[in-house]
Amino acid sequence: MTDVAVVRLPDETRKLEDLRRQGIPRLALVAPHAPPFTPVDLLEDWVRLPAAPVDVRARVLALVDRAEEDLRRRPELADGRLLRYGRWWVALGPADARLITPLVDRFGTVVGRGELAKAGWPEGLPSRNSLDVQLGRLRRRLKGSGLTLRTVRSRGCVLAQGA
Amino acid sequence: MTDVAVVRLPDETRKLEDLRRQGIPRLALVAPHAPPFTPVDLLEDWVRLPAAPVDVRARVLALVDRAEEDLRRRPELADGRLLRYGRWWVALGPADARLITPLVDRFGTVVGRGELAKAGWPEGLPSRNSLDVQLGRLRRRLKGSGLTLRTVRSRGCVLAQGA
DNA sequence: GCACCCGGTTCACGGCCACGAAACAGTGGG
DNA sequence: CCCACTGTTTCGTGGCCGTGAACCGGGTGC
Repeated sequence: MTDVAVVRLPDETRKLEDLRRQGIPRLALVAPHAPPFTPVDLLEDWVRLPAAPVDVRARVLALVDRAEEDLRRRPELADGRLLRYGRWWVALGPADARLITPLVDRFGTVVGRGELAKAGWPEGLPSRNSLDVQLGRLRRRLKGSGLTLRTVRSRGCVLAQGA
Repeated sequence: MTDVAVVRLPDETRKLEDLRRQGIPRLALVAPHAPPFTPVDLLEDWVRLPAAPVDVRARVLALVDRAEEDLRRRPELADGRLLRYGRWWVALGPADARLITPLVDRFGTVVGRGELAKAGWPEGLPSRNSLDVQLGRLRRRLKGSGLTLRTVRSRGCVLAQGA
């Protein structure tokens, strides 16, 4: 699970800088008379003390959401067979794995059918629409992952974030 | 200059919804015993009342920064077919893609009908109103993108940011 | 004031073709 | 032996785009 660090300002300024460097999401609890805070990125928020625990909690949860969203920036293919995306993953068969490699490499951009065919069947396509069929199976496997394999008509496919 | 709207919750819930729909940056001032708030997007923040004016001001300024960052965003045509705008995107058909090219190149300024026709159909317009029809379809595709295709009567069209 | 036109918008229809889904069969590994 | 994986075929469908026609508001001439 994603963690959010909580620091007190201005006492723990040094600790805050460390957290920023490490890209860890952080919530600053700002002392009553200290100057207001200016977040430097989207993984940072602040609240003025004294603050109700429920408010602190709400901000922490919001940060967790943003951080998890951030994790879903790119999918990753591990061991050539395990497709990960955030917390979600599937094991792929050999064909699916070969097929998805260029799609992961060029996440969010169009990969032509020719290139897909080459990646999936280096020896040449066995049949006219085996590529389409395999793409369909791949699509089915991505169900519920938060990834979509969309087709760009007469161009190819894009692997992208989305339902 | 960018404006940030300030709403009081839970009293002005309706107003908040309007602002969300319009994409206007907004700060919620949450009443002392109301439940904490959950921002729905990055143009939204909140503070618990009572809050020092200086704290409210700091949050407003932070929102202004984010909004201006947002305004600097331009649409982009990737792979000749993928229209991106921020994290939103669509795949366009060949005609739409050709048609939108000059509009993206000259984002925010008027592009004449002649030029649009040339871009969309280099060989000449197939029919009297095919340009208009295609523009209509393009408009439909931009729904929900944060982009608008406005017509400037007897001048041409502008692709601009806006609902 | 009225008719008319012009520029623009929207609709419905139809053809084309790239893709997509289902169903079935063969194959190889555990 | 069973199951996951993959090849093959067939058929359906949905996107894309051209076309004609209706519609609409604003401007212009009479």
